[in-house]
Amino acid sequence: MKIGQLAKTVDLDIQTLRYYESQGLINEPQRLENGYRDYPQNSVERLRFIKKAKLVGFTLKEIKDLLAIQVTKDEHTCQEVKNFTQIKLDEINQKINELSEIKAALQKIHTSCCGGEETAAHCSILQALEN
Amino acid sequence: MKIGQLAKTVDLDIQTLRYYESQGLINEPQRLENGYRDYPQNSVERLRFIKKAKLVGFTLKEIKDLLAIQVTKDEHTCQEVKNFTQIKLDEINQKINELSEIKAALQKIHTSCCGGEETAAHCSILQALEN
DNA sequence: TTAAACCCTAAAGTGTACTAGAGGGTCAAA
DNA sequence: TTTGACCCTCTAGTACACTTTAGGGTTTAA
Ligand SMILES: [Zn+2]
Ligand SMILES: [Zn+2]
Ligand SMILES: [Zn+2]
Ligand SMILES: [Zn+2]
Repeated sequence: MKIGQLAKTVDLDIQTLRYYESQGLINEPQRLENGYRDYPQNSVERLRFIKKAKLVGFTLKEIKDLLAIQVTKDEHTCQEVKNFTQIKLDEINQKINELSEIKAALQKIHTSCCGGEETAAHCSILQALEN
Repeated sequence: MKIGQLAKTVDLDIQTLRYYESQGLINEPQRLENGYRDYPQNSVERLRFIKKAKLVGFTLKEIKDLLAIQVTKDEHTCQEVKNFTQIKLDEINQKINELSEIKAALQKIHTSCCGGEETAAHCSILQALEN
């Protein structure tokens, strides 16, 4: 399968596929006589794995590690795999908490501003940021 | 006040201060005879404003705009100011929602994994990512 | 006097995940 | 035969907010 076909199948850019190859996320495919990449069928599954993992918040580097486990499942344990998702969950929770704090702080000063059309000389938002 | 003193006072890197200057977030300070930057006292407040605004989720560009309003308060309205924070609040809410969705998806596959020490050949996390 | 601590500029590097551009070769159909 | 669609490599650009490096000059205390 040539790169254009693969790109269409998995709905990714041709450049993205070459980029993933350069980052070691997919193996270098064999080449046709003219130098074109010739992907095996399982490239489709591998790329779908990558897309799913991205969707649930993994970075490309993390996905690379995850793929290393996936292709040698027998040499790894559920524990190892679950560690990945646990760490990711912790990170996501932390980000949500940080954003929630920011939101609360912003909400507070937002609510106290009158929003009127007079000059902002007395604006409570600016005052809050000044202190 | 020289840059090192200011950096210590507001707890920012010297380079960061010069970077903020290059981005127009703080005015170019006067120079001493030897060429060293000599900051006025109000730089401290200005930088604290910037730090607070960053904490509340504004980008440097947005802070620049906000500062433009702040120094010419009389020419702007509360409405304008409140618009800024409203937009920011919307963005933060959207980010939280996105993260919550990712969290839910990840949580789901995470919970279904046994986490045991046997081989990951049957791991439901990997299976979820494969399909 | 000399060493540490401080200051300067300008340019390049960092991380993330691509995206775009230059410049060129290959293939199928009209 | 020529047009258009496809493929190749290599390099650079994108956004953001710094951080680092190189190569200097200045001040202060021992
Ligand atoms: Zn008002
Ligand atoms: Zn107001
Ligand atoms: Zn298991
Ligand atoms: Zn498992």
